Amino acid sequence: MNRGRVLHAEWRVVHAMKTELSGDPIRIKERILDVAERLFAENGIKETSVRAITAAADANLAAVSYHFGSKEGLIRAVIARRVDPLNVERLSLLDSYEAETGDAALPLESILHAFFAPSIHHCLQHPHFMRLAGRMVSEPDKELHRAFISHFEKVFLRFKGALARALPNLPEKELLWRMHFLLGAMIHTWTNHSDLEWFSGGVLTLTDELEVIEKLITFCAAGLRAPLPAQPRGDPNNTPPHR
Amino acid sequence: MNRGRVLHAEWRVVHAMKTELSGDPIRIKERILDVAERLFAENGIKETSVRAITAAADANLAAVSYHFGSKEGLIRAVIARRVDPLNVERLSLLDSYEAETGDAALPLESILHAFFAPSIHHCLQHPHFMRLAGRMVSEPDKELHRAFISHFEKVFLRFKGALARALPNLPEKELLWRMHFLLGAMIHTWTNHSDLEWFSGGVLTLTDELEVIEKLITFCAAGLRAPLPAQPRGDPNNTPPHR
DNA sequence: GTCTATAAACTGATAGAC
DNA sequence: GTCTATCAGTTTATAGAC
Repeated sequence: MNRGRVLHAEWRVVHAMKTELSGDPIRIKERILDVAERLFAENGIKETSVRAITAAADANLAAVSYHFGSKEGLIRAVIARRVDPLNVERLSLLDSYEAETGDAALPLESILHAFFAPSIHHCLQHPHFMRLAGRMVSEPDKELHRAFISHFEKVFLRFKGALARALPNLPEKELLWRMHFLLGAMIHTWTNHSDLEWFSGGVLTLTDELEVIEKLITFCAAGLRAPLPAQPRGDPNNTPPHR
Repeated sequence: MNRGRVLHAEWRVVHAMKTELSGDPIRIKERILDVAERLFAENGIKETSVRAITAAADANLAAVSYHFGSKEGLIRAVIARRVDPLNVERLSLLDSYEAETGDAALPLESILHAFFAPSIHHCLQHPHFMRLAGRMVSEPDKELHRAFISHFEKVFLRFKGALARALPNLPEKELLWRMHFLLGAMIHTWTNHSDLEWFSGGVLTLTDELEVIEKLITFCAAGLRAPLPAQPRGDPNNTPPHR
């Protein structure tokens, strides 16, 4: 009748012993996450099969279903593992800069440093993940895309506020466009280490984290501070084309 | 013996008549390209099956193999169809601006206009393609990625030269970094119409092409003109971290 | 928690009739 | 140039033994 249950109880003892003995019992979940992160980044999400992941992680095919429910569950876990700590870093950097400055508006460069530095740091520490993250920004699967960018909503609003205070004369619409461009510059840096070297004939590399952060801050601070275009007579909401 | 051949000859006559009569005989190739462009952009390349394309294009499954050799052949055809005309536009715009100016160095804004305007114009005319193009920049398949960016090599070098003449005091390495960021801002605009509206709470839309071009030029021109960071004593190749 | 075996569906490509 | 039929290989997910 309930012979299966008895057998299962027996097996649990055996399994506990095996777990005790083998070197990497619980780490299998982490191993799968590591391998999935790398393969998703190198070959794409859709083009990476669960089979390839479990094989490379020295796990069984069924392990993904067991630990993450499905392939999509694994994808979400891969992202959540790194993206939240990264945003916590950003916010706490901004917090500490604001604490230093007191009531005065924060210099643009400090805000940008708090925003850029953690992700550029991650580009060297977890290059696979940042490539994947960059690709998630233009991910065609709407559910997955939404799930990804929803992690950034709070950070975006916080930094938008800080930038608005540092640039009191910049209209909101103008600020939003400039933040859009700034995000593009940053995200492109996440993904495109390879083109960087190819286009530049080997002049540029993403090896010196502090250098990249400084270049990015210089470029974007200047872009944010760009003078407003002269308003055309008549329609203050419209801007004239170039020449 | 060669009865098949005779039958084939007979069929050719029938087919020619059918082709004459039906409204869209040769256009099937174009229809497949149109549908593939849209589906690749909306759902991704790997996630779009040849079956889905031919069904939506009202063509037979075998049509892709016949006209493009393989799915990869179709992908390359989708890209080549639009990317080359776009780059021709860029170069001829730059040509015409240089002809106007004569020997004097071109204003930064004119160079950027020649570079940005055609692709932003395409964002409204062929939004599907530009989304796809933006995703090709971080395409994981190396062959496909190379095939894509190779279309831009000539354009890149031409504009790099123009920018170097307009910014004679900017070291090459600095110029290359700034071009990298500028590319990021542009490409992010290709792909992310949706996030734009989401993040901005509906304030930003990609409906006024001239507005976007102007914003992009203003931001990037200021970034390119940013003063060089003070050189640290000792190592002139290294730059100090922020604060 | 791990494994094998297998289901059920889908993929790109092609041979051969018309 | 178009079509049907089919091959051979994938894919994710799961049932059931251990």
